[in-house]
Amino acid sequence: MHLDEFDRKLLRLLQLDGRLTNNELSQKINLSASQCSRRRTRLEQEGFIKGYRADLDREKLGVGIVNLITVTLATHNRDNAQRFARLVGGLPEVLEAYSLTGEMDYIIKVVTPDLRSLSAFVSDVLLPHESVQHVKTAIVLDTLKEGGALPV
Amino acid sequence: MHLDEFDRKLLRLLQLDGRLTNNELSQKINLSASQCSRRRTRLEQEGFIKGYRADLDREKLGVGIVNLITVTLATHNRDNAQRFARLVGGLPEVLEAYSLTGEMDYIIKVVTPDLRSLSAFVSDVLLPHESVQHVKTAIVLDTLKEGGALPV
DNA sequence: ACTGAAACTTCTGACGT
DNA sequence: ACGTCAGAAGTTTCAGT
Repeated sequence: MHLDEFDRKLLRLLQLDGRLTNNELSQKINLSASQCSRRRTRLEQEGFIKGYRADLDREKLGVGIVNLITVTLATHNRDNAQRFARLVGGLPEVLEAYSLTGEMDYIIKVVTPDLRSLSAFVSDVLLPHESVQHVKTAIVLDTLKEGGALPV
Repeated sequence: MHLDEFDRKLLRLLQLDGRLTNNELSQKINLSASQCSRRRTRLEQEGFIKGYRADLDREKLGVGIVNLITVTLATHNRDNAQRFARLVGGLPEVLEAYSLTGEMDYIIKVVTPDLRSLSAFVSDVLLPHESVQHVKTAIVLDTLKEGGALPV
């Protein structure tokens, strides 16, 4: 349950490169490979490591347009919030979705191939949905930082 | 340079589990392991795969508070934008930072252990910085979706 | 708890199709 | 471009300290 300095180093290294081998890890933190293996397994089983993801290049994959869309729900009850949650859960262009304090708004991060398809997404998918009242879009001009590592 | 269906399947699978072995991949897409290895290497070298990251649990690591902070810069010239970019680049609690259309605002995603340290971050780090004019904070109440896979 | 070695699995380059 | 195969590398279990 508690993390010592070896565990934290493992987590730091694996955040930067999730495919490091136990051998490579063992050299970087001065611990045997077998211990790295055991600790890594423990960190995975106890849920500190939720998984491993390949980090892909948006532009190369043709979805270079990123948009942050603020969404106001039609009604602010639990049922409607669930409908909205199901909606964004099933939309592959939505990469992140958060509910916020304030006017009980939501903000979602959406990727599309171009501005035309972004516009189509907003007016054909988002706005017509029963749970949504209105949206405010903001296009990302520049990504200063992304995929920052959690401070461990 | 062009991706066929095998490449796309590899990318989809590796987004969901970045530690899949070539053997496991080969079974899932009906291709030999050596071909999976070759294609994976090519996808890495050509930049479709930027890297692999372990996905950690924020709450377990004691940084469960997530905040989206809208930042207005003091002046909207290039130098000031660079100062701000350097600032967020060096702050470990900032996981994402985007510049947006509209009033030339920025939005940053910040994680902290609790509300006290969030408040300290805003008033001791962000607001005093020369590049920043003012900020508007919004606490994340619920994460509906995060780390969504790019549509490939 | 850790190391080191042994048994097993995976990786990857050479070769043939 | 693909599969097969074999040597190299990595993983993980287990005995020993």
